[in-house]
Amino acid sequence: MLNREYDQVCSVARSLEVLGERWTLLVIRDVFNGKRRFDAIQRDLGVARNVLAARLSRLVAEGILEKRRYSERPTRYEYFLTGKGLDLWPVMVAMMHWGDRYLADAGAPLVIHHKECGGTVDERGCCERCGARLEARDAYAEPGPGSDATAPAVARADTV
Amino acid sequence: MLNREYDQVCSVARSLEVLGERWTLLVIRDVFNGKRRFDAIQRDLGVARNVLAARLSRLVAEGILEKRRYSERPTRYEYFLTGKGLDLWPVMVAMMHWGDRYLADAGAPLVIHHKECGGTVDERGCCERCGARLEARDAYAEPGPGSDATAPAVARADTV
DNA sequence: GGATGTGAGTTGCTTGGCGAAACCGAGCGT
DNA sequence: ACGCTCGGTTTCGCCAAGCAACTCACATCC
Repeated sequence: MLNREYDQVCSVARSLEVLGERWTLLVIRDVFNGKRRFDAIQRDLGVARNVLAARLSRLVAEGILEKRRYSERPTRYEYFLTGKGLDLWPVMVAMMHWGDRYLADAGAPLVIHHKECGGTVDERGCCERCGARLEARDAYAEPGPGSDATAPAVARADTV
Repeated sequence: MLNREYDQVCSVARSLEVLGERWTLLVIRDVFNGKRRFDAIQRDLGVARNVLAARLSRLVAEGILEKRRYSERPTRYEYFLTGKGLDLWPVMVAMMHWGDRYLADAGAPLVIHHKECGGTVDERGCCERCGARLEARDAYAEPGPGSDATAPAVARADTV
């Protein structure tokens, strides 16, 4: 039989069963950044449409994303993060900072700020100005020094 | 042409170019847990040997792992985390905690402790007893309530 | 009213990454 | 001399992912 799952008694392995497929974490990142619609995500990532459809429905089935209708006729949907999805924020922040540090020669493409005081957020998800321990809802992202000048600004609407 | 890279101006995407292939993060987790040799990792993960060889050499090329000879004749190697690799600790901790919370019905398979005070480590990599902000070197792992009873204990030697 | 556009997918063909298992070579134990 | 271990490489076949085209339901432009 083929060994498709990791099949390990380990929370990293179990997380990767859900999050580890190609594109999955980037889809979640896009939703964190306010991209909620199929076409917006597809254009942003350049992922094949069938693969995006598969990832989205898997994430909905896993309770990480939630589909909400925003238009009755024609029927159109948006994807939102659930509580389970929002709790991936520390994972995203940690990966982002690692990439900023080791792979972003031109500086961080995106900088995360604390909504309340405007301070930047460190790799542990804490505010560097006021020291508060933040959650996804307490923060917003802005283009940083390493951002692509031609890139559209990050959608700023709340992730929830 | 095939779209093999994510090709995005984003630190999460760039990190995933390096870390996002199947097995890569689990190889790193194993090295964090003191498994440093080809056969030990291969047995633990059940990954195909050719794939493991490819992942290890990629990680060495990226400067995340470092190959050290531990036997002259026959020539044998061990893999260690570099500073760049050790800095992935917050990522591993965050993923582990998310998996513990949402995917570990029987409790956490592994619990991370602060070496100095023995307190447990939270999802931000901070000590829950003394509040210290920890690095990979300050912590060790132990089997938790959800561990497989038959599992061998985690190798305790330092990761560096 | 015909052409064009958009949102949200599905279908079908193709390709290359991954899995399985065999093989290899240097040295070690007996 | 024979097998065993460690650290891989080789070979081969399958399936997940890529690409492009198609669908369906509406909306808008001319």
